[in-house]
Amino acid sequence: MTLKRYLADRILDALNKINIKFTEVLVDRTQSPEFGHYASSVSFNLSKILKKSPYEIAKDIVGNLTDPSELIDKVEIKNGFINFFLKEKAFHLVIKEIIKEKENYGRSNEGKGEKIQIEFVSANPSGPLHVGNGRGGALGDVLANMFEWFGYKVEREFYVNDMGTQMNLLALSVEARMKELLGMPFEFPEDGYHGEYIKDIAKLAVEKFGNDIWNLPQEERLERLKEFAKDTILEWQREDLEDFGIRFDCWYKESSLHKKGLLKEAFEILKAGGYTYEKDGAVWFASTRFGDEKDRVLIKSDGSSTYFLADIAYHLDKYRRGFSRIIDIWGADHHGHVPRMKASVEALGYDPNTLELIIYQIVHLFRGGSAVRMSKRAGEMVTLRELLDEVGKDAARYFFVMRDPNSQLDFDIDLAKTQSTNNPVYYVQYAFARCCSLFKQAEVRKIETEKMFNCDLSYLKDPLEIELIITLEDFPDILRNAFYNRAPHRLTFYLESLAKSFHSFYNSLRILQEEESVMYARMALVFATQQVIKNGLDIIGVSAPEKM
RNA sequence: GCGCCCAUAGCUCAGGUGGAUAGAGCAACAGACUUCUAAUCUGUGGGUCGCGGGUUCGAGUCCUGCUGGGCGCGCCA
Repeated sequence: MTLKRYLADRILDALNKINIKFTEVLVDRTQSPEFGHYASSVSFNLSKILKKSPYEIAKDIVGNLTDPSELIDKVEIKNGFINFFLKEKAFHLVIKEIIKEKENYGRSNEGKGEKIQIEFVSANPSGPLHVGNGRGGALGDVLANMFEWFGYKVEREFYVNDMGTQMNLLALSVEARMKELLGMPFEFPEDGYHGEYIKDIAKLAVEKFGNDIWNLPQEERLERLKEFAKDTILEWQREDLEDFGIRFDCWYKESSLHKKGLLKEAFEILKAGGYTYEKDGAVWFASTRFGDEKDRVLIKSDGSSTYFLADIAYHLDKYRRGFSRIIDIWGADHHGHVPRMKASVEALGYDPNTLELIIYQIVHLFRGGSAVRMSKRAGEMVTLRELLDEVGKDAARYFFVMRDPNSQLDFDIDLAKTQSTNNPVYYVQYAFARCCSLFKQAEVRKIETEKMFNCDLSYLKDPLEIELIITLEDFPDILRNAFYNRAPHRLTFYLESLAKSFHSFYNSLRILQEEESVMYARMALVFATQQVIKNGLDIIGVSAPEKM
């Protein structure tokens, strides 16, 4: 139980005593010490309902407060707010709690083992992953971690669009580059893939297939090249993601939907529901009936199915696999698909509220203060691989999640590479390393470290110590907030403020010192800090180095 | 034209369900290492929260109308 929860419960108790039914009691940290450690503004919320002044209500509440754990030092009413000043003992409980919970501090079982799926990245197998995929990847993986921290059973999935004209274009592009390599006359396909990587694949293909492939009919040759190119690219993507710290439980191929006949099945369900109709030789889904801006084609006039129908079938399959919640993470360029996707899920007979679409805005790379130009047409995308090679996994992940997904992200490559105070990743990691270093030093000095677990914490009374503890106490709340708002960036901001609080404490107070009672108490505080930083970095998927 | 996202310090951005005096980091300036990691810390300056209305005890936050920027608006995927 957090201190905030404890205080909120005290207020609820008091309200109960005076026969007021109200459940939304908030207790927050204060801006300034003059307002105490924590404060609540319930009296304002109740003021209108009870037709009494906030001050009177606050007085009633305070008059009926109980304090079974004896944590409250004094309560003041100021401008209608209820300000709590806690005893030092209350803060010591926080440290005890962290020491007890360790790597579980901040976790919760509220997901009750519910099975959910989160699908992200899902890049086309037509080229290497680019930095935009990196943002989606980091966001999805961190959200997945958070779901796990809240007691959900999470499956990470990557959807592979291994069909359609893009795959044919890929094959044609590779074939053209092979001819080029072999000195054969060639024509590069219009709208083909221009990236250098096509030449790499062509080279591999020449080595693998030899001359025999030119004896095959073109159709068959292209089919083989398509498979080869696709598998090669998928393997690249898998390796890139692995090095980015992401491992998918499932790589789900669009082609398998066709094999299982799921498109037909999904279509039949929509048809049976009366949501389809024919027009201009095509078959349409009446998605406007579910709020979409226009109806969408399911089956083209040439009889082939659209990508959208496959996507509907895919989501049908997701639900059939028994997930109680489905999350898709899409780039901003797909936001227009949200209403139709929701519409289709509803038409299939599922609750659209169980489908969550998370959209993240685009990424701009900056180097030397100016934007890095990227052109998809010329194949000049900066790849995730290049970024990883340059700044490393930790900085890449941290930078990708440090902004609100709704905001565009300026990724400063120079800053991400900097090993200094400027770089937030190093700032946080350095705080952790410092904690570790203290314990190593303690070992050298033959200090009996275990004593800190049962020491008298009442020696922690410096404002810097209290401030650090209050920040530690915030962790479970911040995490919950970041989780429910799908806003992992709040965690990075928290970690930076925690690191700041620790560095401050470290710089002005000596931890390993002659006065043993003080030393053990401070070591316990360092231990707790180290643990919380570790927990936070774990969720973001950034390493916590013991030495830097 | 329609839809979604964004607009807060010179720069990059935080500011759950409306709450007290709007906060960080960078950059600028001034300080702190005989000490457990100076990759650190302390201090100073810096704001019409894009603009106009509205809702109310209270608005950066909610509603509405603008302005500016990004992304979409296919029988492509």
